[in-house]
Amino acid sequence: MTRCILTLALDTPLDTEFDYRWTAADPTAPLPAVGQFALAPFGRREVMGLIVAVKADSDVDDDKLRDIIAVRSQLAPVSPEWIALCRFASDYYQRPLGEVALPCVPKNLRTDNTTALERALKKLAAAGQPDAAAAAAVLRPDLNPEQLAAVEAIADRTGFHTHLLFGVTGSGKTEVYLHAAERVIERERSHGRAAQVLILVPEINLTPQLEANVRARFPQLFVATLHSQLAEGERLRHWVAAHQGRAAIVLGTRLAVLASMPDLKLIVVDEEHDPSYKQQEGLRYSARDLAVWRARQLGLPVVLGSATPSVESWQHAGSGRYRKLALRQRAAARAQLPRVGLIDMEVNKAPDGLSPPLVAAVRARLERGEQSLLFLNRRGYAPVMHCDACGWISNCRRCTAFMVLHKPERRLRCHHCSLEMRIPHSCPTCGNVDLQPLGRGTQRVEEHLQTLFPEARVLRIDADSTRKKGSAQAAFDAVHRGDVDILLGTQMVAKGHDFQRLTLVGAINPDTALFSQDYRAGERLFAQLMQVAGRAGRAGGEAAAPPSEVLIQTRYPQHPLYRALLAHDYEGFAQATLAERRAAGLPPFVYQALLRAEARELAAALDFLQQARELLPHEGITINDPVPMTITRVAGIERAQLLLECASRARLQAFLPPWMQALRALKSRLRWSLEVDPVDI
DNA sequence: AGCACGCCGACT
DNA sequence: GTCGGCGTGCTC
Repeated sequence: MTRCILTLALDTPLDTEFDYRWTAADPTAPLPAVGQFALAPFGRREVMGLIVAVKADSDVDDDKLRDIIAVRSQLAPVSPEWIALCRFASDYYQRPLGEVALPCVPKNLRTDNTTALERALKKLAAAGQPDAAAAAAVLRPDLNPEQLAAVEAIADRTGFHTHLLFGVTGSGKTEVYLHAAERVIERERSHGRAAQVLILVPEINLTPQLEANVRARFPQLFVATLHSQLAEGERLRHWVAAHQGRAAIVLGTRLAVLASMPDLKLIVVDEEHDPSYKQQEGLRYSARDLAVWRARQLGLPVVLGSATPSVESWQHAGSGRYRKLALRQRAAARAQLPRVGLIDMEVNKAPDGLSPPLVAAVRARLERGEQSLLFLNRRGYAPVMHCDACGWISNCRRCTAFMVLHKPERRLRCHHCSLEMRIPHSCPTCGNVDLQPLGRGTQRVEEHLQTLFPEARVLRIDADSTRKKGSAQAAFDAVHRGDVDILLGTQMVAKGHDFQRLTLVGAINPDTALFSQDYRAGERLFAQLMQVAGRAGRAGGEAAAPPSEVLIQTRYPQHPLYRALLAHDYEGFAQATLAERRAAGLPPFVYQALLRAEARELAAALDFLQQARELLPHEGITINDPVPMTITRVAGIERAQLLLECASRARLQAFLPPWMQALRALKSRLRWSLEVDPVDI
């Protein structure tokens, strides 16, 4: 047969698949196969689609059918399992299949121009088959008994198991991943089979050390990296290497969970609690949850590693659904836990945000030639400007938010809609020329530190100071070289980097997260403080050196979160958090979905949600009142949401498809979207 | 989502 | 007279 119909899944929000006519250029050409990619005309554009069916004829009228432009026959089809994974994500998150399957495929594959693809293919073929045996020649650190037990539990058994690898910073989780990967690869090899390992990390540019470790450990293997910042050519080459099974290791961010890997044998999710595993726009998937699903589908082990696991994972470990592998010993002898201290801000008045004990601790580091890291999760100079005379505050005119003062740039900036203006020289309502900055951001603390320690080299790292590409890396390099005495930053400084000369970590104002509307804020704060504390604690070098110090400024020194932190007691914190969640009927004891609506008028959004609420019977599912979002207006658009809760995931999942269909049938002109397992409510 | 077509206001 | 505002409608 030289002609047939191909059904394509396309990257559009339309919930349909599209049929096309295919005719062979020459009669000996093989028929296209399900799992191959094909270029097709779509409206006025040409788009790449995934072939999900090959059939003799179509239900669509013949005059509507158009011709396929080209099939990417250079590439083997993706596996049926890969399509099934995408289909699962499509069903679970209520988005069309094409929106799942296509975005993770490199753009160069998605145009009519095949030169980039052919170049990639040639380059890979020239590299030849990598030599797995050579990996064994590389020296590696010995494992302690706990690590060894973990490696054996992960690698020496077949079938699907989810392992929660629980170990504080410095307990050697990375060694466990690498040894497990090595064992799995060698075991498969000894049976004459190929093996691939997928390692997911939260943000690849913030964890260069793990990438360096992996490459150093497997110098003879193709280590493919997949993340959004990769240049197009590299991205294509690495995607193809994974797809062909040439890349034995694929290291990537959340999008890599959808890499095509025909010989996948082990999945690792590092820092599994990290919020960046959750995609926050478009298809709002959780890469961690998909990793577990993929492992189960393929009957593989999956390792979720963290010093502060998500309470969802902790709950599963407690119930026996996940196997808990604890690393309680510090793997490196010099790695001591830092001493955590609280600074009571009721007693220690600090008009400039830095209390006398914290200032003294920084000064002591300066005198000893050691480094300090100060953590403040608020960028800018001050979160708001205020007029003492009339009470005016710097509200954004497009958002329900303040304009933040950015002093070096001499501007007010809204962090939600990026509206900017020059700092007004006088109050817009009463003309008072003495406008006051209220509160403190990193820029203001930086200024204050420079006054306090004029001789010290202070470096600020936040989204503003690292706008330029590569500037974040340059900043971290400066800290590693010892060119910085005091490092000041937002959560950007919390991840990945271990600074050898760093012996003090100070949290300037963590209390704001304690009473947040978001019930996960506490969990995030705990993880963040543990993580930022982990940046120190490895310094000193000699075992005799005094432990590093973590100082937390708080007005609530008795708060259970801080008490748990003092005792390095994640388990106690997780237990208490789970008890609260159970009592309050929150995840993981209930499953949620969130319908959001946006409109010019808030009433329109609320009306739509109210309609949605009454659309279908929903026995066993609680649909709450529609409510405006915390930041109701962003860029002039009013936003509201409707929360669905259900004790049964299956029941909620069964309700969503007919509900979505009914919602679409409303043909409402406003924008709306559904999020399954929402993270911030 | 794109990207058209389509019908009413201020400008080279 | 046209450029362009975004309402509505379609994409095999």
